[in-house]
Amino acid sequence: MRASWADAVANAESSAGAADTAPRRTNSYVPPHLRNRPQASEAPVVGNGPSAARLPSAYPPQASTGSRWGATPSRDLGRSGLDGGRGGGGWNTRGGGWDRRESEVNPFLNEEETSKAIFDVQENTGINFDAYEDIPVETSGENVPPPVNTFAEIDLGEGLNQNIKRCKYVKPTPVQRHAIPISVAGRDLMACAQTGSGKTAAFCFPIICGIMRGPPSQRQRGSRTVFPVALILSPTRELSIQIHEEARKFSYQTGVRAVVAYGGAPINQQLRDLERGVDILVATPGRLVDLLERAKVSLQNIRYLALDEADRMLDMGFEPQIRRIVEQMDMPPPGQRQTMLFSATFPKAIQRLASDFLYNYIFLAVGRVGSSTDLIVQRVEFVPDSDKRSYLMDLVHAEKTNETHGKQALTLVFVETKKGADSLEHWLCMNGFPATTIHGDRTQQEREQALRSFKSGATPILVATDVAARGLDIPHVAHVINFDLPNDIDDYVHRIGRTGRAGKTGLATAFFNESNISLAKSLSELMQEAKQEVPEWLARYALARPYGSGGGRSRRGGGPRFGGRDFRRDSNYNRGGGGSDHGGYGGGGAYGSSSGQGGGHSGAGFASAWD
DNA sequence: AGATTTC
Repeated sequence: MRASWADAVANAESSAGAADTAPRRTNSYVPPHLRNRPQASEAPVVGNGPSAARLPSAYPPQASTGSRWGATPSRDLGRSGLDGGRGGGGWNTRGGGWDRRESEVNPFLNEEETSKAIFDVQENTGINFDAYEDIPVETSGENVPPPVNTFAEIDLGEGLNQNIKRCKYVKPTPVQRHAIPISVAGRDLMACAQTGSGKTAAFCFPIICGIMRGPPSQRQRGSRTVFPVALILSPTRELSIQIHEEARKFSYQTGVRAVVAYGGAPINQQLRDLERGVDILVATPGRLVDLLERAKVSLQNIRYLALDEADRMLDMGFEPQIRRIVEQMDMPPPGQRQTMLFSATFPKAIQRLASDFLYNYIFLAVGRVGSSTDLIVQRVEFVPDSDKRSYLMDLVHAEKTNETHGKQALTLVFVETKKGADSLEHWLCMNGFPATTIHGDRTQQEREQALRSFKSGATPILVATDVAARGLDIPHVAHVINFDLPNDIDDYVHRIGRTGRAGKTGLATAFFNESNISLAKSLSELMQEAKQEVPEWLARYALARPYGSGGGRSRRGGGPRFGGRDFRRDSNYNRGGGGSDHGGYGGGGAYGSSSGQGGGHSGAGFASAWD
């Protein structure tokens, strides 16, 4: 019999009070930082003095205060991580040093009635969790904290929990179940999860939680420099805007402040926002470099670094800027900050690059790396360039009558070039189809207006370059059309991922012709993996071009069926004598062996579909 | 080659 979420919460809470003397808890993983927490009277001294703020080398705090810092890289992981899941004696939710919780009502106590309502609504409006069953999960790295089944299993803090409820998140998505415990335990993380599966929350929750637990943010008098403690970078302005909107929801009334900075918009407003205080800075790389050069922002207090679309950020076009920000400014080095890399795709070569930014990290793959979800119906049609517009006309005509929830279904059309986008938009409008366009030649105002107009349905067709390929969460996109296919299969994965989000289904149509032959093999393989019907002519192209891999960033070298792969597992990856970046926590068996995980985690009747 | 990323 399955226990409901509310039951589980109630159980966890009711036993928590007596748990001081109860060494064995079988149904909850206790993250290392929650064990043996100091008493509230042990006031944190960490980072409160200006000296601590000025000296990156003093960070992270030493052992006496380190346990206050829930999500800093914990030096004692090697020890306490080993008994994780066995429920060490230190479980102490109530007494442990989190003053603001003491007088407040436990947010989960009256969950019983409200959760039912949420569950009822969920099937219509929330994430369709059935869609994520049987998803393969792979983790590697040392002492991997086990996944949770509920948000309640992790002590994220009351303010954050309330916001999770306000967002109507009933239970964590698969990537959240695995990634959040890892990050809350202070570990670096490289996470791959399918498009639309909830990655933003997966890195925002641990950041917000860690900030709430940490010392108050520093303001240095006599200086207009600000010192954020978390930095979230993304490759496009609109994605940074979106992440900031999410982060603001999650941090509402928690005292944690998120600010966004991106190019193409007046810098003065952003400077004013920053000067009002910033804990979490969400930014695009260019504008951040500008702010750093003007000394408006210092990164010396950064404890959390998250790269969204991380493979893109470390791609040729961005890598120098990212290295500059992460390695050549005043940011604490790996091991003295916590680094989280997220994407749906992660080519091996980029993984190798990325390890420069990480310390003893855990690799997590939920679903196949670079795979699309099978919620998206993928079609490929052979369409010569000269016929594309007439084919497009057929498709948008069919879509015109497609409504869901009284909302006009939205169609997102990807093209290769900025000029091509303008031209196609114009042609669609001329032919009676309200369309708009988003690309890098438009002003930022125009770009944001286009996105708004598309989301609202005022112009239910959006013609876009790859600026809109990644990360943007646009509800009601029913159809993604690859009018021009990208050269890289990973870009294709991200593009079609604009539909079929949060467990909903979607449709993706691609126009394929001779100029896309290099994509044939990878596209054919991807469609097979996603259980899509591969046209016979495409399979022939794939066979004729067995080495074509879609643009040189291939991730499939005839590899295994389950493609969630940590490049460190490749035989040619040499761990290098005693490698300082991997040996840190000394000794201790791998967590994944049967000892820890089963013992600590399987008690309460949670049938775990993914473990 | 093209797309993204400051002024």
